[in-house]
Amino acid sequence: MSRASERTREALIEAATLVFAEKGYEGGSIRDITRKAGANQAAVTYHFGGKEGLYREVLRTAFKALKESNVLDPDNLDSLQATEALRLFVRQMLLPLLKRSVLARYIKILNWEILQRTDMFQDVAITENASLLSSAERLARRFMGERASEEDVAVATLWLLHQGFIFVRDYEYLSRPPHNLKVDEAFVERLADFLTRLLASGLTGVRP
Amino acid sequence: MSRASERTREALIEAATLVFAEKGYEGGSIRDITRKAGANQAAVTYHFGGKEGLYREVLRTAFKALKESNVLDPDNLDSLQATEALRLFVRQMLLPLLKRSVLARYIKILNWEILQRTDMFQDVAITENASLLSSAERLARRFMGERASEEDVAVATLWLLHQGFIFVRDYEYLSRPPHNLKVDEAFVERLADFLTRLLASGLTGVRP
DNA sequence: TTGGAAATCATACGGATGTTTTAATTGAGG
DNA sequence: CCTCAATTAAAACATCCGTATGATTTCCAA
Repeated sequence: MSRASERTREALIEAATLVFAEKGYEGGSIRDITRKAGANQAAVTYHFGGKEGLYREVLRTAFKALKESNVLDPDNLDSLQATEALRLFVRQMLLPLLKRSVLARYIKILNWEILQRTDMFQDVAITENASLLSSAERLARRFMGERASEEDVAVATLWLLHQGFIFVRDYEYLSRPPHNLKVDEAFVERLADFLTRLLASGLTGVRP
Repeated sequence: MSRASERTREALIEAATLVFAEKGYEGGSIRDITRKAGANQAAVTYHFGGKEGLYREVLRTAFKALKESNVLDPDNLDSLQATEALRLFVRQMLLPLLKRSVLARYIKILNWEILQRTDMFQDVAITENASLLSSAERLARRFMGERASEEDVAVATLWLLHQGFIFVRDYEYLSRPPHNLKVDEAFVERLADFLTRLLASGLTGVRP
């Protein structure tokens, strides 16, 4: 594989990350991606076997990056005080609100997967051992205590996973009338705080 | 308008309700709908002026039915004790988990609108005076008290709206390994209970 | 019974999508 | 320098979509 070939390969992945983050898997088109990457349509089939293969590669990259970012690493979260870990988790999920981070795009893709799960996601999530889920589950367990039933933990985990995504998806709704919220760093900080207290109180409060 | 004509019109609306509930507005195709309704493709344009018109009619029907069922009626919720109102709200939003009810399909469509808001939804929501949002906002306010800031209320309202939808969307995820939850009436009842306590505790707990 | 509007029908249209084909170009090893 | 496989390129292909068209049938009032 030559240098130039490697370059188009990476350009495709980068462009695809952008497009898939913005429009989701189904909504993102090959034509759009290849135009952004300055590559030919056929290059996708050639390098990745098709749209699915390209997306799979994007997912792989995303999981790897999130894992290496350490923020969502379950062991890392375990070492923190429960509420602090929860706050970190929440803040990470709110990152796309501030568009700067590279990770934001990956989390946006994960959010799309919450909307409409693809087959590829299941595969990659298993092979790459997505720590997101296990982080959420461990967090839920810590707040709910040992005596919580498996059903309750499953429900709470699923619940926890969605809490950040809500605001990422609807941040435009918040920033328009009638709410007119200014979505800046200060807001995200306040929101993370708000959510952390809300979630912590919600998770611990459910015990009879 | 003849009797037979009325029948195809209603068959189209019914089929469209089914399809849109399952695949959303964009994902639901005219060909699929007309096949299910036993009607011709052109019938959609003839009776409703196009896909948008058909969807608008489905939304109108949905809002009317939900209103009559008291789920979206804020005044009705106001007349109940706060936690009871919250429980009712939550239970109705979980309806799609039990496939029996007709309302279940309508709520599924509302859930799609949470994911990807259509222009039609805005229009119909206003003209039909559908107050899902205002129901949620009033609920949030009751739990958070008078001293909560507008920002907090806006955030909490948006948050509340999503709580039921999470589980409807990931129904399949819960019922498959590793969780294997049996999603029956008893489960929905437990889930509604769980969520109600969780939300109530979360919403009240945020006050400093 | 019949004329004309209402309703249905099969089918075509224009545009989008992902994929395939076939030819040209590139670039490294002999 | 030449060769040949790897890579890129442009265009065609097959399939979906929502809509439009024009012919045909159905229906009801005159």
